[in-house]
Amino acid sequence: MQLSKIDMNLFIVLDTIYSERKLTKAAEVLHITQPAVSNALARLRGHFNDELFVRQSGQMVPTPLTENIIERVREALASLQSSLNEHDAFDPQQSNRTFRFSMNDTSEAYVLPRLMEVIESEAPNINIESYTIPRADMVRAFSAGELDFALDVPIINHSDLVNTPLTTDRYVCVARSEHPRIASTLSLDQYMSEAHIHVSSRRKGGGQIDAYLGRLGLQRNIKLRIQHSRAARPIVAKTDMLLTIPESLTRGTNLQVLELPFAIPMLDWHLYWAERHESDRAHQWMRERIFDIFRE
DNA sequence: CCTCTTTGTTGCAAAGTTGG
DNA sequence: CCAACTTTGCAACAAAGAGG
Repeated sequence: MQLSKIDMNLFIVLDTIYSERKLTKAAEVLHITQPAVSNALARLRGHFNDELFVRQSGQMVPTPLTENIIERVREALASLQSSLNEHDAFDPQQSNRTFRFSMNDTSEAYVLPRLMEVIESEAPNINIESYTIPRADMVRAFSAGELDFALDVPIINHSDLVNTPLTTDRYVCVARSEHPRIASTLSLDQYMSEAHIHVSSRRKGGGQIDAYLGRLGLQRNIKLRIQHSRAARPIVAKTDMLLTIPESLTRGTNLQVLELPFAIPMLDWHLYWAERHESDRAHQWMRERIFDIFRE
């Protein structure tokens, strides 16, 4: 049986008869005449090839088949109803939605403490899931509905995705304060002769820095490749290795923060979401909360 | 592309049927 | 016998097809 072959209103009638147990009462609730309900029931009986309700001591009692399907029918109706409400309102106090984010460790560390604080007070039943989705898989994940938001640099271009800038950061280099060869300034020669830590969630491939140096015909010595920038800082503190990271990540450390000896474009962080969620009130609410965090 | 016809669906009122 | 459900016939309507 194809869904297109059945009048969806019949499911509403089924649900109402189930609730009221009387066709006359169901008709009143539905604002149609009793024969219309009877007719609808007849059509439902045809579709399901089952009596669905049998008369028993003045009541229309559901058959086992009706009992088997009623819960799914009601869930489906509720789901359809909520899709209609999508444009109407979103009550953060009531919502029990789950929002899924793709973030790296840096954005998690920056966004989640502030976001969860807001959620705890304004939207107690909302859940958050965060995991890193590779860029190559991002568009697919959005269109499959596996993802609500992603935080990334403006590198993904697709007509199904919307993105907006959140913040701008600049790269700096950090070294330990007792570094034997570096103090307060950094020359290109020094930068190129020291060993580096490269942070990337990928297994291989350079970052923005390496791409830029490559254009100058240079290649730095990457001695350590790790996934998380927060893990890199203690390593810098104990070794002579250099680490090139966004300036915002250097706060609260007692490392030397050095200007890079070359000009490199600013690091822009963007928030991505699927075009079809543009007018979703829940999404709009969440976007505003994230924008708030970056306005601070 | 427009108009007319055909066909099928829906809901109504009224009449018929059924169970207690 | 009454209340409640079912059936019947009708009118309105929409969609699809036919014809100019």
